[in-house]
Amino acid sequence: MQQSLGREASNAYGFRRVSPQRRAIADAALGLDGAFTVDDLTRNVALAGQPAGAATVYRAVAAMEAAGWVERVGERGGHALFAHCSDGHHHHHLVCEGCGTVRATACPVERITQDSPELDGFVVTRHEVTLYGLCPQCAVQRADGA
Amino acid sequence: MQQSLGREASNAYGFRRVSPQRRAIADAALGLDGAFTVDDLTRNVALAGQPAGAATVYRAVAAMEAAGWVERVGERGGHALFAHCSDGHHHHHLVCEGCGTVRATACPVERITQDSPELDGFVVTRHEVTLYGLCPQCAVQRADGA
DNA sequence: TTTACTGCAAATCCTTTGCAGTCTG
DNA sequence: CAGACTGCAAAGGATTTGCAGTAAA
Repeated sequence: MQQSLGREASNAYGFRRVSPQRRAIADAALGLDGAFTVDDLTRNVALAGQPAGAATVYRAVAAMEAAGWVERVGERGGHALFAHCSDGHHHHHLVCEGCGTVRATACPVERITQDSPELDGFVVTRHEVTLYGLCPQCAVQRADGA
Repeated sequence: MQQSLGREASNAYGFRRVSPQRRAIADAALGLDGAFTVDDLTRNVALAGQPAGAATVYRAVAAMEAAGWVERVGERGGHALFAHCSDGHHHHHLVCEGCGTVRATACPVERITQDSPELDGFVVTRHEVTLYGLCPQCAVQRADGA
């Protein structure tokens, strides 16, 4: 596992200095195995007994995003949605619209951004992909008419 | 063709009543074969001689989106990006980072959201994809060292 | 005539930024 | 100590909404 961070004394999470707030924020981000908004994080750290101001959370998230620990994966009701990136390799996210859980998945685009005849000369250098749907549990519940 | 709209007298574009502004807005949306922001639309209709207020454009876009004539395809510099849906078929956009041109392309995700073992039970119901890169012209220019 | 659409301005809302103080390294 | 981080409050910027007037059907 490339990401045992979180308990190390310093420079973890991509921060230069680790304050209690940032530790709580990072832990919340790593803990919430789904996608989260800045608001979720703010609420979470408050519940964890280490409240942090909105600006602080935004700044911490920006730092983690810059460091590659989290990634913006879309939005939910006007709020930016982030997700914790399990490791450095290129991947995308499966966002369950039932329970909000987010799972990583291999990049489905790489396979076709190289040779697609439709691209017709267009050189793809970057892409954004987010898949929404239902995780197995939610899919079953829905099928059951829950 | 499912979308000969635009010249019909009324109820076209998904509007209940067609004002000059809305006609201009819809024409601009259909005309810009790439993606556009509300701002692009506003500027465009003004140039076309039929200026419309921001609120009007937002409302018109919302109406067109509700009617399925346009679709939100992402964002560009903090502005929501929309694209005219040429017809009912599913597609995505190629955004050239050289000249800003946007082209539609067949959905590259469909091929793998059906049978991917990585999905492992996750049912993909919706996805957002935007490919960024260089269109043929820009790619050539860059190769030339332009 | 009915009521959808317009436009301005005010209001929202998420996110960013300025600043002075605090705390990590 | 140096300078990163915090928090408050104000700023910023896109989008929405209220309302009275205009015009499409």
